[in-house]
Amino acid sequence: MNEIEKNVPAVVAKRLPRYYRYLSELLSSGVNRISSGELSSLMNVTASQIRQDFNYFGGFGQQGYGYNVEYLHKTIGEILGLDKGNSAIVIGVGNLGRAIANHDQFEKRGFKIAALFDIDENIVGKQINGKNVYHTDELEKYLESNKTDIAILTVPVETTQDVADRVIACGISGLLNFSDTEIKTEKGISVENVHFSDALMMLSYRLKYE
Amino acid sequence: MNEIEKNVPAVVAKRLPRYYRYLSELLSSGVNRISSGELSSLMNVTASQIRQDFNYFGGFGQQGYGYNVEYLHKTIGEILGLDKGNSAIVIGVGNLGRAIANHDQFEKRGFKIAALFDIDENIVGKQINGKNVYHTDELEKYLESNKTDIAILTVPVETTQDVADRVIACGISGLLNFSDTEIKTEKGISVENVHFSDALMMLSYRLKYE
DNA sequence: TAGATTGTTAATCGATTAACAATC
DNA sequence: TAGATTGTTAATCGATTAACAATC
Repeated sequence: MNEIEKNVPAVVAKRLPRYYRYLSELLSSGVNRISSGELSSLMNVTASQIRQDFNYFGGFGQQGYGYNVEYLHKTIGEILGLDKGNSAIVIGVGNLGRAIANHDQFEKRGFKIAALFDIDENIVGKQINGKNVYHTDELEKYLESNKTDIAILTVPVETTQDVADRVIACGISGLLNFSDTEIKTEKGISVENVHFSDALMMLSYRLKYE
Repeated sequence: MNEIEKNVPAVVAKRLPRYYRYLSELLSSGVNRISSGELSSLMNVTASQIRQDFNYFGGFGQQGYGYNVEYLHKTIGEILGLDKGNSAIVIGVGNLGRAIANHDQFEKRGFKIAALFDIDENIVGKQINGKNVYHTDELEKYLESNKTDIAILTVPVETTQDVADRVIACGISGLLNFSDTEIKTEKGISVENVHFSDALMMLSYRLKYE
């Protein structure tokens, strides 16, 4: 691990995907140079924070000029590990799993969804967006012979912990969890949660007080 | 607006859904009393933070006893506005919109998904999970006669801003956005974003450095 | 060179943690 | 009453903002 990057505060790291998103948009609108001041009014954060954030990684800019959008975009992508070509599987092919399998945004960010798993015999053996659907019983066998970085879990709440334990036992250390529950793990396993109903609850709260 | 609640820091408010989720689980496992210390080891936060957080709302506990789970759960639910029975519509009935329409977790949290909208003539007029699918052209007409608190947007990136503008023009002030972009709004409009690919990028980052 | 804008230090602000008196 | 645990103040820690010298 890079000496510099390991000291990045979590709060800074969490802002990186948003920077990356804005830089992608700038890039496709043909902007090739931006100052922290311009980016700041675009993103509604302070220019000071932007410069401070970027400096955790050594600074990407040039005095008097600003930042080169293409370089900045590429570099933040690398910091996020998007150039590694992470491979993923989706477990649980309900509507949500299907939506993810069809979500081409993921491939645009360098993730490859290599296979899908479900217990429903009606879809096992079929293909979705060109990806094979295997029976969840085959998980261990599949992972043994296919290097996989990330398991995306879109299974029912009740089976989430069990499925998580199984893929972790096979050596997977990154989980993207869509169930409305939290997964208990040992240290060294990274879990990111996407809790739909948390977002809805926050919205309800903000509607009340804003 | 309550004098106390309006000064709650955003960082505290953002923790409320998680508390609510844990309290729901405790409630259904029949636990009816819990101390900040117990909750702290369960949730992996400090007991001090828990007590501090709860105190922004006046304090719900009793010295020497702890907190009554049912009361705490109910009260945080009220603070979040879950007792208001927020009504919602879903715009965009792709796989993701379908997943949301079938996601009964939402109703459990007091949200009522009242109608769905899409432009695909093949599904307009049908029902999904008992909810009518209308043509998106009918949005304004529907909103005129049906009080709606929240619009859930699961439309393609390109049309997101346009659809948002339309529902805001009809008086909706709460948006739950699933598109991989950000919506520009005037003050007074609450937007919560669920960015799948941000979560995936963070996971990639954490895999790299943890 | 003059102007612009970064990189970086210092000042401020806010959030978290520690500690303990109040009280059930 | 004694023990437990909250509510709350004070101390610490960390994050954000301001400011400006360095430099392209």
